[in-house]
Amino acid sequence: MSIKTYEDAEQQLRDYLTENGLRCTIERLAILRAIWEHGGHPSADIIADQLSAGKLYVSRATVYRTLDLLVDSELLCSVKLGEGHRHYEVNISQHDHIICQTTERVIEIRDEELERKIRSLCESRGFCYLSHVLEIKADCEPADNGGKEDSNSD
Amino acid sequence: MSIKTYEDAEQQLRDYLTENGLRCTIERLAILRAIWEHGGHPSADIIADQLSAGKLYVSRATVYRTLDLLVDSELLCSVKLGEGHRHYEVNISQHDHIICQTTERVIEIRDEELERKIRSLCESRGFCYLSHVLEIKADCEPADNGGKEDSNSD
DNA sequence: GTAGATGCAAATAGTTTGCAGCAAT
DNA sequence: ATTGCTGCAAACTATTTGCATCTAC
Repeated sequence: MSIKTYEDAEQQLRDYLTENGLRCTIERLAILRAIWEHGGHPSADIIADQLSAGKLYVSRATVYRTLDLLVDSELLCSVKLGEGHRHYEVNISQHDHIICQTTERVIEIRDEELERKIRSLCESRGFCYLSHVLEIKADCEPADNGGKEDSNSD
Repeated sequence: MSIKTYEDAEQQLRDYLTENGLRCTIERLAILRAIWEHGGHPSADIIADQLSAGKLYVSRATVYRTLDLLVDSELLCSVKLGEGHRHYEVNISQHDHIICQTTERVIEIRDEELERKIRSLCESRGFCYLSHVLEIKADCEPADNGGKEDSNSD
């Protein structure tokens, strides 16, 4: 379940496909690879463009169908960054996002204590925790931080 | 800035309109009221239907334009619940959501400690905190909780 | 060979926009 | 009277779907 490399991801996809009687097509592998190589939080549109720009044309319909499949197989999760359209990211482990409202830069954060707090809030209200999405809207501190650091352009 | 009653909200809207040379129309008031009375997290569509079902027909175009205006005036904020379309809620104060994946019921939570934790995570990374959106996906515990409680149907 | 996958194009859903007429100030 | 606001219809963007063709197994 812990995916570290692209090969792990591809194997997990192959397993999922086999278990479900689905086929391993070049389009599916190419889409998985494109997202993996993007590294950020691409949208369906960006993935389609990236593929077409490269070697393999894949229709938008297939991109969308494959993204759903990759989410179902838990290789990806969909994140809601801006309004209007979905973004996807590799489902390595739960993490959250800080989104700079000025530069639109997205940085990822991970914090055990926060995670525990969220789970406990959920469970104290009688729910069984599944997952969460946390987006923090912020600004690069104008005073002492010009806008670089752990950059992760989308 | 602290809105408690519909009257407060209406006054804030009137002030905002005046300050910006905009007009106070029955459509704008009706939309504000509809959202206030809904109490949950309605979508543009639900608001339009609610208004038409009632006394006043308001076109979707106007509903969307007014929702933007109400967000600009900080009377509402938009929340992303499901995929595909926006929802809006009265901007009383920061709070988060637990969304049951089985029943789609949404409950609101508010927790000071969580709030502090999120701010501090943000600031420790050199960002100036603005706001956040936290959605917890969960399930009503099947064992001891059939699916009622602090219900808040959308 | 067969069931599942793809591309295409059309359909849908949500939202935005141009414009002519309407109404708040 | 003026300028902003509304409804309508068309445009747009993101996503989904039906169907004929293609391909992995």
